[in-house]
Amino acid sequence: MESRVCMNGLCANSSNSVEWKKGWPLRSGGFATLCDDCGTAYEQLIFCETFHSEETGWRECTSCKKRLHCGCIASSSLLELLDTGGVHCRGCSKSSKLPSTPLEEKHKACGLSTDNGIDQNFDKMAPAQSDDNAQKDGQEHVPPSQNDDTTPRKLEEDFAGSGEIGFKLFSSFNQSSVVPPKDQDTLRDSKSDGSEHKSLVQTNLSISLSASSNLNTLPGAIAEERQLSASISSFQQGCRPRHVLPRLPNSILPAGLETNSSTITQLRVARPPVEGRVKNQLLPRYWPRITDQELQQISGDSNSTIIPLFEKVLSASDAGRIGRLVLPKACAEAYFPPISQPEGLPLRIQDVKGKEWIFQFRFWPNNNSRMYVLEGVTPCIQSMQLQAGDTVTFSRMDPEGKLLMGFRKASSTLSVQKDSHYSMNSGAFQGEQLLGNAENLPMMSGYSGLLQSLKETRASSMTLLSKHVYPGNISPHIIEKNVSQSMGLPERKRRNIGPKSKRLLIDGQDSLELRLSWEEVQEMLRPPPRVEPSTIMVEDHEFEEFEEPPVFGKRSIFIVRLSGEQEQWTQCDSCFKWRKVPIDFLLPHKWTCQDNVTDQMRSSCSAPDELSSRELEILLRMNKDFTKRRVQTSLKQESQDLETLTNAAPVGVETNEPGSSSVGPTTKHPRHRPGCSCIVCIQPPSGKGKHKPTCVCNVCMTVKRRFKTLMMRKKKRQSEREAEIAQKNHQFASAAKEEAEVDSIPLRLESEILLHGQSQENAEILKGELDLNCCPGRENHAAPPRVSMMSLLQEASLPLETYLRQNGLTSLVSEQQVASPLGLSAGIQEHEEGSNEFSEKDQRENDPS
DNA sequence: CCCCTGCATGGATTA
DNA sequence: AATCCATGCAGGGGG
Repeated sequence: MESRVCMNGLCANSSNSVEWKKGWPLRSGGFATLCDDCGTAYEQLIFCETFHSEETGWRECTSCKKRLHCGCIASSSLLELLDTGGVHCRGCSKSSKLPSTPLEEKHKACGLSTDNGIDQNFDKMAPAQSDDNAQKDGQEHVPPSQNDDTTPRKLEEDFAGSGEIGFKLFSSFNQSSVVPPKDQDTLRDSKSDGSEHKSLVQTNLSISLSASSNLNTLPGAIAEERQLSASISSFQQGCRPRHVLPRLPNSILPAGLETNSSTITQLRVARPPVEGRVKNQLLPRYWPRITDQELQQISGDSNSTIIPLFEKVLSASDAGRIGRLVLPKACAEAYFPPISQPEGLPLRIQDVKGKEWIFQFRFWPNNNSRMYVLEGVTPCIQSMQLQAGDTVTFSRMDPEGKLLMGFRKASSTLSVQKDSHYSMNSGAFQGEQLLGNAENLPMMSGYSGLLQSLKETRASSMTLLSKHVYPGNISPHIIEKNVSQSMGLPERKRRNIGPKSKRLLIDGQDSLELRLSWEEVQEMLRPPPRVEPSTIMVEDHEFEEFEEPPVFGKRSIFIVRLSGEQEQWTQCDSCFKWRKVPIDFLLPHKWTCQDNVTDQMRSSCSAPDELSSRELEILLRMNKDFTKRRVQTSLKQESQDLETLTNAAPVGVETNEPGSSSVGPTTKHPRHRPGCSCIVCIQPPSGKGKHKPTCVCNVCMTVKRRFKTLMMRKKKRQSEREAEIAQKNHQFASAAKEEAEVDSIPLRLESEILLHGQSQENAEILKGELDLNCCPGRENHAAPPRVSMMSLLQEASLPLETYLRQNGLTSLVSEQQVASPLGLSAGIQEHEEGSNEFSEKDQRENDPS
């Protein structure tokens, strides 16, 4: 029994001398052990040699001939750790023995150090040895049990590809571009040397491919380990190619991007996990998408190796107050220390600002499986100002083994072409600054934040031993492209925004913009070119069916002049002048003046603008304003729907009237829809049906109180909204007056400026939306007016004058027109006024009091 | 009553 | 069909 100082750094009494109950000398010189003081299991460097044959990266059990692969997480398992230490091969029922190897012998001894070597070390602290060694020793040895934990931790095999991946990594990178000659020499030397060198190279392979071997290895490790680390680091440098991510075939690149690296800046690339063993198991959605440039920047001049591990888009519950971040199982098992008890263990992770956090890494039993979570993340999430929809990224810095946590704001993912601006006090922003905005994509990347924090750390005291180099060229597998540049939606984006995102309860403006961006994207979809649709009939409606996915069209602005003439305006991608195009013209995603075949006068970029700058300014401002209103309206509508339903349930109000959202969430589960038959939704709501109206039980009282509170809130909001509307009226009147003084074009929006919509149908639908949404009095209706969608559409498609006249608002039209010959602002205002009036009128009709 | 913890559920996704 | 995982919720503890 050896006495050493606890070095896990997680122990409050880390300076105490603790007994290494199950000290397991590792090949690296480190030990896996359990701190007697804090009970924390931890390991130091663990490297695998045993199961890496030089050629294939795996070995066969000499007894059962089954492949034993280190560190793989596969479905089948043949190896299990014994509580007593050692390893048991299910295939041959042999057990390994405890190595009693002195440190000098460690290079020859073989702990069952695996890629996932901490598996044993963290959990079991069990000395282990391969079957191979057991075989050599000619004995089976099952050490006496010292561990109460009787749950065998499984190691899996059947992942022969892992090792192969390692070699593929080696062979597929562009050596000349990333490996200095010296390193290549080193590599050659190491390869050409004797077996010891080979084994070390092999070891190094396992290091670089290792996902978790170095986790939380803290500075202050014992001297032996440091020495070994250093020596290994030198090998890491020699084997730098092994760190290099595979360069994917150019065919994956979108057309036009293959070679033009000078014009494209860095694209955010989903990187398959460096660690081969998880590559085939980690879902692409978790692949880290750190850019080469970010990595290089993070690495900087140091010798530090940054290994992107995985990333995850935060769900509502991840970003919520509970403070639990659900970890993808595969990622947790691959990259975080193995845990055998649900309580897990504390994990140190450094955030983008350089601050170290300690999260509880644990799991819950779930459906015969496990659900891994990081607990206590709320402060960290808050400090990074993350919300649902944002992405957290996990990396590891080797050889320190330090876990790094970065982030990427959702807005940087989707609103890539927007004029986004970001919080100046954001660490990510600062990081972005440091990156020199090389991506040309507005980006809020925690990797960028990492850059800064790492630089700071570096400046302090960190010793960085090796440098991570990625190929200079882009190696996209899944490319997150600028939406407007893409002719097809990247698979990953589809996946994230699609069904998965239904669960995202996204709050906040950024996330809302994200959602609306998606809606906008939907509106920009065009039929695939050169593909003839087949027509199918579904319930007497004709649908065009395309065999190819839709493509993106260019954004345009629709306007309607006072004369009733509709116009479509779009911007040249080359000269950025605005051109008028036929109303029914389907714009390709890239459009220039040369494509303006319908207007020969302006089919060249040299042709002057048709609109004056002032007119353009007004047009765009109104356009922007309308977008903003639409966002807000949509948000209000959603919250109103939800609230209406929430309120209606306890008091038994039927909310499913025509005109109200037919797909609104239920009162039970906001994410469930009416008609949902889940066990929760089919239960009667508390207080409804079960209790009498006079019941004063806790449930009923709570419901009543909540109802009362909500009604009070509604009243308050209503009055605030009225005040706001009055203020807006004033502002718009002023603006209209001002614009009337300047030269103007006789444009008028019939009801609104239409964004993205390509057809009159869209216009009508949007009108319908506005009618539905801009109804401030609506929520006060005990029974909202019965309005069908068809009638709304009909209403919306009426000329504004007719519409207003029907609602007794003729004077408004004339006033606004007089005030604003331009008619743009008036158009929007008119509609909103109309909506308000409409609502108020309805309110009067429906609520005489 | 609020908050935390641990588990259960079921939609989404993958095999 | 199996698995993952986002989220709901019951139960317990503390203020």
